[in-house]
Amino acid sequence: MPRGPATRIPGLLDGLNAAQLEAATHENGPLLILAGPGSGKTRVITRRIAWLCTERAVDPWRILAITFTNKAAREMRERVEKLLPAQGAWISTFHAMCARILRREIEVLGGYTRDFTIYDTSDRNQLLKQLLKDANYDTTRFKPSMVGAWISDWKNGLSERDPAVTFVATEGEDTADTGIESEVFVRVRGMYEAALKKQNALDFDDLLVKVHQVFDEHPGIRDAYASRFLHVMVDEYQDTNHVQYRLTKALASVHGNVAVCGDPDQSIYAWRGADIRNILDFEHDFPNPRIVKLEQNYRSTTTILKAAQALIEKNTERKPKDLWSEKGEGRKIVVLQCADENDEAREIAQQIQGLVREGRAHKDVAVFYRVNFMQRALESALRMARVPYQIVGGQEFYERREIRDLIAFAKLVMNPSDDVAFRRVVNVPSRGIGDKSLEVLAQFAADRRLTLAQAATSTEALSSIRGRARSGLESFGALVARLEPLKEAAAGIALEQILEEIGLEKWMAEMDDDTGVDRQANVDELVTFAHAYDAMVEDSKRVANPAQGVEALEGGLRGFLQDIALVSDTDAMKDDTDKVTLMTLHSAKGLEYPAVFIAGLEEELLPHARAIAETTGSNPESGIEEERRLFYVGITRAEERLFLTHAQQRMFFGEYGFRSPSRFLSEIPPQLLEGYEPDREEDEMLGAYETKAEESFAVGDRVEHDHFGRGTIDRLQGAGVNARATVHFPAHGTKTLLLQYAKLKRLNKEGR
DNA sequence: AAATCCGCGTTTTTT
DNA sequence: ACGCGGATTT
Repeated sequence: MPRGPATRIPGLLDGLNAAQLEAATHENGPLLILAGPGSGKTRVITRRIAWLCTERAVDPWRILAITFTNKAAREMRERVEKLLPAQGAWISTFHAMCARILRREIEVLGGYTRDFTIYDTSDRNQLLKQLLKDANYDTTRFKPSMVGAWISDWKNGLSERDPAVTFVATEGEDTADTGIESEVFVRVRGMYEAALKKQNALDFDDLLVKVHQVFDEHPGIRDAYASRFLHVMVDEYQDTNHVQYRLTKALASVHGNVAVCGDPDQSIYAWRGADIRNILDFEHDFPNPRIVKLEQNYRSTTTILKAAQALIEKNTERKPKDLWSEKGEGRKIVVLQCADENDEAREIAQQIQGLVREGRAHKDVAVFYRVNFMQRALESALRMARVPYQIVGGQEFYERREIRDLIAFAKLVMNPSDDVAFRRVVNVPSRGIGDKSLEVLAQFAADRRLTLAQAATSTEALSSIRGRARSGLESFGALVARLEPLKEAAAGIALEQILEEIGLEKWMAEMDDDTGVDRQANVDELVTFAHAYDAMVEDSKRVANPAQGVEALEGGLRGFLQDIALVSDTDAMKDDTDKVTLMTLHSAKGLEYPAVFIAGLEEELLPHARAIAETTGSNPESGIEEERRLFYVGITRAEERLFLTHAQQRMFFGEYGFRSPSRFLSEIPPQLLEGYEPDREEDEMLGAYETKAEESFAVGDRVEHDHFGRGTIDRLQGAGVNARATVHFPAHGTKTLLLQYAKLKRLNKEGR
């Protein structure tokens, strides 16, 4: 045995319930853990890893655990490290794992080197836009983001199905020339794939696809990994897509020890290719698995759990499951109706202050929302109320221009063939190189199948460019050449060197526009982060033990670029600071907080309009059902307090629109809501959240309003909960009112 | 080539 | 409301 006798960990399995114990100590063969929210599955996985290592003498480095996000990976690693002194388990996301494998293996595919660049979604769209332009396609008709989404769909389905026709038919505006459109898509896809290869670049989906390809074409390599990993575990299995399923299968192909964990009710990524059949068909894909259901919830009060349960039972496409909890009833759920998004944000800030007064810490509170733009109003209200907060996701930091520029320089150092990076920074800071001369260069490059960087060093190409542009290109070429040795440098040193060479002063001065953004501070932050990264790498080298299979991190500028390409801001979230956390519902998966706010419970927001319109798939309700699961995920993050808010009006695209409460609100049993009084107010409560037949009004009717007095109806719009009337009140002017709330009384001809 | 202005679409959700 | 791309100046 490569490892010494296993050290037993006293109390490792203490406190596990029967089902958890069964899962944690399952030995060989497939294992399916169906885990309800808050049922302690992370606990099971971490204990299981520790149990295998100590009780079954499995070397940690022979364990592979896949999580959905980098943050989840980090947390799991920390929890395992607390249990186990020995290190070396691979705990990462599919993407990070694949990047790591490709760094070592990609050269067998031919044409790629280990210095490959990773293109994120915006790099991808940038490249597509360039290709579409070069091919003279109208980029408003063929939007790069749309083509990109379609290509992504194709890759995630691993070419099993070709979505060409259906995609265009559902997303495109006119279906008349669908055939032509899909032809263009296919053609652009070919150009895109060729460009990626030429540029030694992979997009996010390629990370998975190329590993699959390596495994497929080189069974020896596949077997090497599959033999190495004695146990493979995949968390959030309900959100895996087809490529990920295939990779799981390949990695488990030698030992067959695959443990997956998930909850079909929390599947919220169908839109990016997640295939819920992976978990539903697990028994078929990996025959005779042990199946363990974790149904005891340790997180939420029964009030919260009942609400979640009642809601999710409205979904038709699900397997029934019985969640229960020994926690008490706790407080009722609070529903707050607000005037608009600012009122909503203020209300949330106020409620948080109330919770803090009751003795809760800020970090015990989270606010969730459906779409990122809702973050703005919340942020400003919290700032005004002096409530400390942090925001998860939104990619904010890495989206900043100065950060992207600096990273583009670094990518160019690592991979001079990266044309997207080249275009981005060739004129940063300005060297007099404009579109015209760039086009000349690009044309030259295209004619001879060169990358832009190669063309830029050709005297022949330069001779066709005159004046300032020429000297600019020359000096840029010289700059890139000077930076070349940094390829093998530590990340922090490399970035500092780059900044020095490009002329930080001039660069900053040029970017210094009105906005007063502290770009210098952002750049400093990235450099500081790079130094911290280098330190971490040094640490990992110290504990590395190649003889036992414990590898050090890749490190250097190369490793740094790889890591930041896959890391989002979500991962930078600290939970040791006492701040309220703001995030989208999607980011909330896997987390828990004593108090949770979910904002924007309105039709067309949650469920989102796009999901309502969705008619693809066999089930016309499937879009709605995914939204319902998303809300379910949100609710089940809450331990004790749950607040749901909705606004009557909300700013959209710079205009206020009337909003009706989400249908999901009416799916929560009213007796779980605060303010519910069965005797007197039942009608009113129901009235607020259910679509009822509207009292009929007509244009010209005389009406009376509690506040505005008497008036005349000018206009009627909308129906059901969205019905509204534009009324002219002599005393207050013209108002548009939601009939559902306005309680308008119709007056007869005598004015009574 | 760079600066300024206008019009348009934009908002799901993330690795 | 805002950022981007395209058009129009300087």
